[in-house]
Amino acid sequence: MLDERKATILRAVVTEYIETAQPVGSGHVASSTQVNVSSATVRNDMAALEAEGYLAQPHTSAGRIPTEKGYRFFVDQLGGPGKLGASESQQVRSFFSHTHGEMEQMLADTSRLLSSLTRYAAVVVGPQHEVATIKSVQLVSLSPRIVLAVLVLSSGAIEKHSVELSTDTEELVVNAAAVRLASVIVGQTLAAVATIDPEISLTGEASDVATVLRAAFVSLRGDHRHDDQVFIGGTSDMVSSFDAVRTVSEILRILEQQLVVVSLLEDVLDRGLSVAIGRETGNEALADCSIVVAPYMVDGETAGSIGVLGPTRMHYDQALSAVAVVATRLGHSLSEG
Amino acid sequence: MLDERKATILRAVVTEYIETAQPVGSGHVASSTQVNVSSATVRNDMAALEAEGYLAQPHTSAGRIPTEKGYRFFVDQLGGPGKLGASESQQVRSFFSHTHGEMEQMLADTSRLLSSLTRYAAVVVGPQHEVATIKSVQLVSLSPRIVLAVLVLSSGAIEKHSVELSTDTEELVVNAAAVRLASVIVGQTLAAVATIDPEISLTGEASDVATVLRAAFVSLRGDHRHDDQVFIGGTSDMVSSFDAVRTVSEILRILEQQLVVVSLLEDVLDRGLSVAIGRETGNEALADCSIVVAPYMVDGETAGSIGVLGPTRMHYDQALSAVAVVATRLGHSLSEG
DNA sequence: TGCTGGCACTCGTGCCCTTCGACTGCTTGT
DNA sequence: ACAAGCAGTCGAAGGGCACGAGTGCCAGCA
Repeated sequence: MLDERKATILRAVVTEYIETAQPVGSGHVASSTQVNVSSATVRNDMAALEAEGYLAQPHTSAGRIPTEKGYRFFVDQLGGPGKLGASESQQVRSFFSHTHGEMEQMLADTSRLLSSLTRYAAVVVGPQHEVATIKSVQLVSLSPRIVLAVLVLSSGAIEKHSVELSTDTEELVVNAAAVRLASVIVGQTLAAVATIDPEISLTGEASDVATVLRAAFVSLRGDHRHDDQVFIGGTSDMVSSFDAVRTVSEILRILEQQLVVVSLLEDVLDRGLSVAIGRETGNEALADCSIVVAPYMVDGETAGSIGVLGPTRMHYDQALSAVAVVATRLGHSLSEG
Repeated sequence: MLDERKATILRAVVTEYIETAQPVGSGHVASSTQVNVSSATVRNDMAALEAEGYLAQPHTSAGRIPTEKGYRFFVDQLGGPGKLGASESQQVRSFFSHTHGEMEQMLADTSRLLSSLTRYAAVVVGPQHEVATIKSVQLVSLSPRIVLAVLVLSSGAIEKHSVELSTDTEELVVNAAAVRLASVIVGQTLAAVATIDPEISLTGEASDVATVLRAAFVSLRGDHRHDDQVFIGGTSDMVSSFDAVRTVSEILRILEQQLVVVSLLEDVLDRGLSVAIGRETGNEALADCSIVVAPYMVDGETAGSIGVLGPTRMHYDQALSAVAVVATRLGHSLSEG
């Protein structure tokens, strides 16, 4: 659908604009690429590209800048991620060789790695708790009326719920409740636990133990909708790509609402490595932003996703490579552990 | 040291500048305050104030803006926090009446409350783990060679350490180790645990149990220097107070380094409610920022601190009131639980 | 002595104008 | 189908000018 030469010209405009943030004129394109045609010819093609919606001009006498459609074409024809630069891939290797143990810490560090690789904001979403099974449950008395329920999930994540009791309760009673609770919910998923009717597990228990169990079930059923772990890093780097404080403020507002961020990433999760450009993100406030996302696999299953958020004029090739490499390395690293 | 009238004039300049972000001229001051003197007199005093370092002028024919010393005087003579506006104090009341259980969640929400009250960035630092005693410890096998050590502290906080074993280990062995570990460290503080010599607690244990214990001790001794919980909210609000993206980027960089933020807050922790203006923060990148901090008390002891970070031209009275009120309310709320 | 009114002076800001140059679109020639 | 040239557009940059907000200083008045 697009002339070979037009494609080359469009490519040139996009790369140049990404580099300089300045509208690109026909002269530049003619002189600086492998298109051996005069600027006049380039002009004609650029006019056509504009008519087809790939380019736009800010004002009559200025050069052209890519539209979202232009970026989209550029990204599509890029065809998958390239290779990482030497120093970057060195950085990734060294990161994953030094990395150790604690998953939470590791995900946080990964977001820092990714933002340092790309100079954009990096988002790392941890594994969903919903699918993980409960490995262990424990009730700890913090004060006579407050008990902390601590769940350990098979993913290594921890979930805590504080349970408030209406009467002072002895530790012995709490411990009895803990044993009973464990026998009912260990091995289940969190989602399954939410559907359990507490009453059936209360038969044969002393009334004070039953009271504790009832309260615990209520607490466990409570909100664990947005307890995905989200790690965001490198916002300060990304900010430098924009020139209006207004814009920056809006973007930060989005990033602060972690729910929004998570849903952004998860929308594209089943598509593998993918890019959302400008309004494709589905969020008006991100009109000047693009997102590069990839899921990562742990033990053969999609666990979570990572991504970078930058300006629409981002270095897509670098971002794609970085996200792709880090996603696979992260997955491996989490699998073997 | 400062004339009554000079003080009034200085006050007027500061409030006006905070409001408008524009240099303030003698005319404005003379006409808009309760200083019933002519602009000429004001001019003389302003010249004196400049000579003494309270004011500065950007260029010869412009008005004056406050220096750090000027803000400092302004804040000092403010003498403690005022009362909160009606709608704000309503917001605080409703927040703390609806609040419930989970401390971590509550601290995060508090940072949102504080930023929404002040329109600046809010920082909430959770209680130090170092002083809390260990309420319970549990070892959970995630895989044959990976064990998760889960500590519950008296503060209600949870700490997890993953322990990697060099050989596959049965759950029975892990459980035995857990019992032994609990008998040694429950009731201690984390700091105390770090000083325990593992070997003395190994006597009489089977060698495989001893191996697990040794690994667990190493893991527990490991880094829990920066596991203070820090919650930062409202950066997007604060950003709007600045006009250079450059500045914004630097400030965000600081906020991303949570260690720096924590030390900023803790430096002033023993001083009670206090304010650091510009370079007083001790951080060059925060030259255009001020911080208002207060500790909060739980059960009669200083637990953590909260604060807001805004531009040097912040609304100090509102910020002081908000921080003061939220700190005490937060303390109460955490104490009764 | 302390405040005021007045005056000359400084300079940044906004405005208009021009120039400049980087573009474009179109038309014509090969 | 491409190249070359040309006229036209329009923003950015720069100079000149008037304006006005502000200042410092001085002389006069309570």
